[in-house]
This record gives sequence, C-alpha cells and structure tokens, in this order.
Amino acid sequence: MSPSQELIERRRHEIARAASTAFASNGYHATGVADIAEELGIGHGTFYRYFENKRDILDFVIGEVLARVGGTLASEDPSAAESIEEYRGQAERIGGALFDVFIENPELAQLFFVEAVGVDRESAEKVFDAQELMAATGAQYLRNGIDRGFLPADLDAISAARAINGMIFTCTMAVMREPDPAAVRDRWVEAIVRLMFDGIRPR
Amino acid sequence: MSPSQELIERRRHEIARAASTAFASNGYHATGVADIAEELGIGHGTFYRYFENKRDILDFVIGEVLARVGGTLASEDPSAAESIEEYRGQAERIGGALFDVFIENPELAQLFFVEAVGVDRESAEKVFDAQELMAATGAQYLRNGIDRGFLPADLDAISAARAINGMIFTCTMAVMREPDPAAVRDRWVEAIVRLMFDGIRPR
Amino acid sequence: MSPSQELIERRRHEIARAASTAFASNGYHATGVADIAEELGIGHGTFYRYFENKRDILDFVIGEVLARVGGTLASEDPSAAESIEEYRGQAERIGGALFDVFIENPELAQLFFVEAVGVDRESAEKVFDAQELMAATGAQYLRNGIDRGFLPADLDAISAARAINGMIFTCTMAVMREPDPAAVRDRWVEAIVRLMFDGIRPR
Amino acid sequence: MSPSQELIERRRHEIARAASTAFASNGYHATGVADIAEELGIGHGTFYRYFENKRDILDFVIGEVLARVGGTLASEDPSAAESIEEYRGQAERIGGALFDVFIENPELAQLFFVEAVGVDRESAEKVFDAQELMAATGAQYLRNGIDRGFLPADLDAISAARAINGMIFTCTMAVMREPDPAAVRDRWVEAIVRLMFDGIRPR
DNA sequence: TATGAATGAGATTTCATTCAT
DNA sequence: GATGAATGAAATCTCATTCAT
Repeated sequence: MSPSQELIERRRHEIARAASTAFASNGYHATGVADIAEELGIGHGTFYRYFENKRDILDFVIGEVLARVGGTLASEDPSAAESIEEYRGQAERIGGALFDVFIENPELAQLFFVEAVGVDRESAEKVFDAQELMAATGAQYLRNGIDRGFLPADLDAISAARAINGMIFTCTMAVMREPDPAAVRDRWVEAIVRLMFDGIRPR
Repeated sequence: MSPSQELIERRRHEIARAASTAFASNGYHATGVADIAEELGIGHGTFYRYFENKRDILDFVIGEVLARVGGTLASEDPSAAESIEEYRGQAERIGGALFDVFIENPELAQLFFVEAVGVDRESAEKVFDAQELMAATGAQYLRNGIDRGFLPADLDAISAARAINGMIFTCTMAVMREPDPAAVRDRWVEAIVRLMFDGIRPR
Repeated sequence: MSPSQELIERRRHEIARAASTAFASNGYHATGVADIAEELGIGHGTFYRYFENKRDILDFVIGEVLARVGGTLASEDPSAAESIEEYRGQAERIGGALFDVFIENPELAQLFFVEAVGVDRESAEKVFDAQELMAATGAQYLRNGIDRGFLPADLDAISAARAINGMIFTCTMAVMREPDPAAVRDRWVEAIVRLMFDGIRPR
Repeated sequence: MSPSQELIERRRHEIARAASTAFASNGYHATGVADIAEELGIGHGTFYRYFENKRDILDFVIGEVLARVGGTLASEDPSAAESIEEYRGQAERIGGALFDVFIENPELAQLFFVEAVGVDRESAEKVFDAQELMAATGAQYLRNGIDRGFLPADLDAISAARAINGMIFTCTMAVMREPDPAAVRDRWVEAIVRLMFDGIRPR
C-alpha cells in the first residue's frame, strides 16, 4: 500500500471513529457532517475527501460494527467441541468476549442496537442479514453437538441458534444500560449460559 | 368525557393510525407531517390541532405499541400456575399471543423493533424502560415457580426473565421477516418454549 | 380553472418575471434562488412551492421566450402573399414586430441570445431546435413565393430561410446594444429587408 | 523571449487546449479546474501557476477563438477587389475558410457560439465587441465596392456587413449541428453568397 | 374548526483557491 | 517548480411549524 493510500486509510478511520462517537451519542439524524468535522478540528469539506456522503460513512461504520460482532461470534471453532463441557466452555468464552467488546467500546452497542437498525430500511436490512448470518454460525456449533451426540438429535438447530443469539444480544443491551457493566458481566454470562444449556426446569 | 372530547380522541386515533402505517412503511424521518395528513385527506395544518408536533405523535404511537405488547405479556396471572406444566402452558399461550399481535399488525413490529428504538435517544429509552418492565413481569412468573417449588431455588429470576424476553423478541422479529409468518408461528413457539424450559442439554 | 389554480398560475408568472429579470441582468449561474425570492419579497422556501427546482424555472422562462419569438415569426400567414410586394410587406412587418418584442422587453433578448444558449447543453439544444423550427417556418414563406412564381424556382428555401433568420437575430442583438434601440429600428428593418430581397449587387 | 518564458508559454497553451476541449464538451460551469488538470495529468495546484484563476483561462481561450475567427474574416485584402466578380470570389473564399476553421476544430464552434456568450456578462461583451469589429471589417470590403462603383452607392455598409456576418455565423452553427458538416459545406457557402449578392428577388 | 400558503432554519454538498511540503 | 490536502463560502433544497383566512 502506497504511503498516500495508507494516509487516506488512517484518515478514514479517524473520521469514522469521530462519526461513531457522534452517531452513538446524538443519533445519526441529529449529527451533521459539520459536527463530525468539528469534533476532529477539520473543515467539513475535508470530510468529503474521504467519504462520498453522509450515508457512506454510516455504511462504513455499520460495516465495522457488524464485522466486529460477527468476528467475535466466530472466534471459536464451531466443530471443535467434543463434549458438552467443552461446548459450554466455548459458549462462556464467546458470550464473555461479546460482552467485552461492548464494554470496551460502549458506542458500538449504541450503533449496533440502535443506529444501525433505526436510520433507514437499508441499514436495518444489513443488521437483520447479519443476524441471520450469526444465527447460521450459531447453528454450526449446535449441529456439531448433535453430530457428536452430546446434543439432542431433535434439536431445531437454526431456531435454537437464533433464540440463543437473541438472548445474548438483548442481555448485552441490558448490561450496557447498567451503571457499571463490567461488574455484572460474569453474572450475566453465567445466567445466559445456564438458561441456554439447562433451561429453567429443574434437573 | 364530553362529546367534543370524545370526538377529539377519535380524531387523534385516526391520525395515529395513519402515522403508524406511514412510520412503519417509510420510517419516521422519511415521513412528513404532510404525508400523514394526505393519507387521511385532511389539511396538514389540522394535524397540529390534535398533536403538539411531529415528535408528539411518535410518543403517542410508541405508547400504544408498548401498551399493546406489555399487555400481552401480562395477559396471564403471574401467580396462577401451580405446577410446571401449568406454567409451560402459560408460556406457550403468552408466546403465541405475542406472535399473533405482530402477525395481525405487522406495522407494530416495525414500530416496536425499529422506529421506536431508532428515532432518538428519548424514544429508545422508552423502549428500554418498557423492556425492563416486561422483564419484571416475566420475573414474577418465575418467582411464582420458585416459591411454589417447581422451579429451582437458585434461578436468577430477573436475568432469566430478561434472557427469555430477549429470545422471544428476537425470534418474533425473525418470524416477521419470513414470507408467511403465520405458517411458522407454532414451530417457533415450540422452539422457544423448549429452550426456555429444557435448555439444549439432553435430559 | 379553480381559483386556487389560478392563484398558483399567477404566482408562477410573478416568480417567472422576477427570475427573467434576474437571469437577464446577472446570468443564470450568478442568480441564486434566494435572489429571486428577495426580489419578490418572499421567503426562498416559497419558490419551491411553485417550481420544482432552479432548473425548472429556467425551462419555464426559456419556454416563454421561445414561444414569444416563435409566435412573432408565425404572426403572418406564410401562404398569404400573392406578389413579391406583398411578401416584402410581410417581411417588414415580421422583422419590425420581432424588433418590437425585444425593444419592449429587453430582458428577453438577453434570455434568448445569451442565457438560453449558455446555461447548459440541454437549454442550448432547446434554442437550436427552436431555431430549426423557425427556419422551417421561414421556408414556408419562401416556398409560397416559389410556388406562386414570384421567387426564383432554384432558391434553396431552407438554407435561405436559415440565413435570413440569422441576419435578423444577429441584427436584433446588435440593435439591442445600441443606446436607443427604438431610434434605429426602422433603419435596420430596411437594411435587412433590402439585403434579403435585393442582395448587395446593383440591379 | 527567455527560454523559461517560452516554457511557460508552451505550458499555458497546453492547459488552454485541455480547457478548450473540456469547456466545449461539458460547459464552463460544469468543468472543474481539477478536470482540466486531470486531462493533462498534472496536479490541479499547478494550474494556478499558469493562470490566475478559472476565469482567467476562459478569457485566454475566448481570446484565442476570437483571434482565430477574426483572422479568417480578415484573411483577404478588403480593398483588393476591382470588380464584383472578384469580390464574390473573396466572399466565397472567406465563407469557406470560416466553415473550414470550425469543421476542423468543432470545439471552437461550441466555444464561440455558446460558452463565450453564456458564461457571464463580461465574456459575452467580448464576443459582441468582436462581432462589431468583424462587422467593421466586413464594411471595409463593402465600401471598397461602393468606392470602386461595383456596389450601389446607397448601400448601408455597416448594417449590411453586420447582417451578412449574422447570416454566416448562424449558418455556421447550423452546419456544425449536421451529422457531416464537411459534406454540406459547399452548398451552404453557395446559398449564403447567393443571398448576399443577389437577394431572393428574381433578376 | 380546518386549511394550506408562507416561512426560514438548517442540512448536505461542491469546488475554486491556498499553501505547506 | 509541482503537488494535492485542506478549506469554507456559498448554493440548493426540505419540511416542521405558524397563522391569516
């Protein structure tokens, strides 16, 4: 990559970071291009040297968030677990990692759960598509368990995966609204994983 | 209520219905006050005789949606179930009822999951508060089970309730994206209830 | 026409008149929508209630000018003249009428000769098309004379018509640059008609 | 001229050529300084080392066009013709030469007839001044004929010259819009010269 | 009470020009 | 001398809201 291209890439990320912060704290529609520029101390015309238009940066930012979240979901090997204990370990690590992503970058939560969904049909569609992809990833883990015999053969893998993801995402959002998300992280991971594996019915 | 107040109330609901449809199909920001008025065949100045401003009607519409969804969650008596079988029955009915609400009024799904969350901080906050309320309601059912001994004493009721709601909502959204939501309703209710009660671990 | 439609039509013409003046004296590109609005003492948002966008009003104004000029060219009956004297009378009247149009509305000259041609390809094309049409009209007069035998049978009607129009238009433009166009009107009409009928060669 | 001045002059002409092409095919306003620079493969900052500003290059380009056209009009000796036949020969050569200039450089037609006139008051003024000059040149030819007795003594030389130029220019523009201008060149020269010398009235 | 004409704040976007490298 | 990153003035256009009728 040529040095100028690298510079451009760096600039784009700087602007994207400022935009993320602004979108997350004020909302996409309430954020003007001028606000983003001001946050960076640059002229607002400069913005347009790096992004086509305002919508362009939203796409960029959403793309980054989805990649980040999706990457976390796929951070383990879906076919690695050989026993239910190993899989439970994977689930705990994935859940924890996801919480950590959002705890470390709280604005990502806002972007992922709110802005990306709410700006317009197109951006919402992206999120929904990503959720479907992530459900498919989750289903791979489950099918591995079914194939290896440590999960019930009649488990509806894709539905269950989606439901599990739903739990995780919703709880993440709830956690992020706590005054000190990091403090409650482990309790939530535990609660989710327990519900996921054991349900509420006594064993 | 005086007859004129009643008339006003009827008008407000007419306008709210038109606004719901418009917001749901085009998004809040892309919907103009004039669009809503046109849909009703009234002058757009008239709108302001029934609602303070554009934001005002969003609040109204969101309030209606939340009441509708919340009402469904609370449609059973949280302390009625005397056995786990009875509670499972309640859960199935509640889940099914929720699906039905959205299946019958698809625009409510859009409003609940997308518009209400995405317009601005304040409206999102309302949804999150409502979710907390619904989690509290869900926790009542669980505590009833714990108190009566048919659910484990160490169940983290509030966390579990939130996770369960998360499953339900996320899956509802997924169902609404299907070509024929009604056709898959039962399979999803079954999948969710099973995960909720039994988890994925074989018994 | 309903009274409101009539109002709209009146408003459009008011705005068009202001725009004509502004375009003629400052040029299309140097004229902002706000300038037009200010000239009328209205808010610039009001402009957009009557015209789609800035380009729209240019089209409107050009259309009016072309109609006006074209109408003058066609103000006589192309097949009426039975002798060369009668045709010469027609030519004098048409030329004079055209001069009068521009003398009475000097901004039309600017619009016709300058703005309409210079703004962009599309508007220029309109003018060129109109000129072709006007050449066709002129050719009708000539063919009438050829058919009736008072003009030479080997006259290239369409080329001659275009050349004659060219003389007229160019001279009109020259006249409009004079300090007192009205004063020189007759001399020019005479000069053009003489050249047109007799050429420069002595008879 | 010092070698560096010569270099500068060469550069200016390169840039002017690129600008001419760009202005002619896209219009002055739609052409950015960056477009011109890009066409030349130079940085657009470099442009400003050779021309004051965007307007400056328009003046330069217009100046070149006007010189080119004016030069053609003056390519014969206005006092050379001793008979009407000789003058007719001059007229044919001048008309043909003018057509050839534009046929060989179609972008000059666009610049001369459209851009130079339409960009703003100042540039239009230049064209009109040039037309007056060219009318004066034309009048010299006519006065020569009057003086020598082969043109009528009562010919209004300056008006006739302007009218003749008008014919020529308008027809040139019409010719340039033809699919194959070169093919119709002779017919048009013939038509114009005939009208100019003989008028339309039969002899 | 209903209307819709009028308004102008405010947002996005372009691009000629400057100037540090 | 050449470059192109940065700039911000300026222009277009939208639409929530007001208010005279």
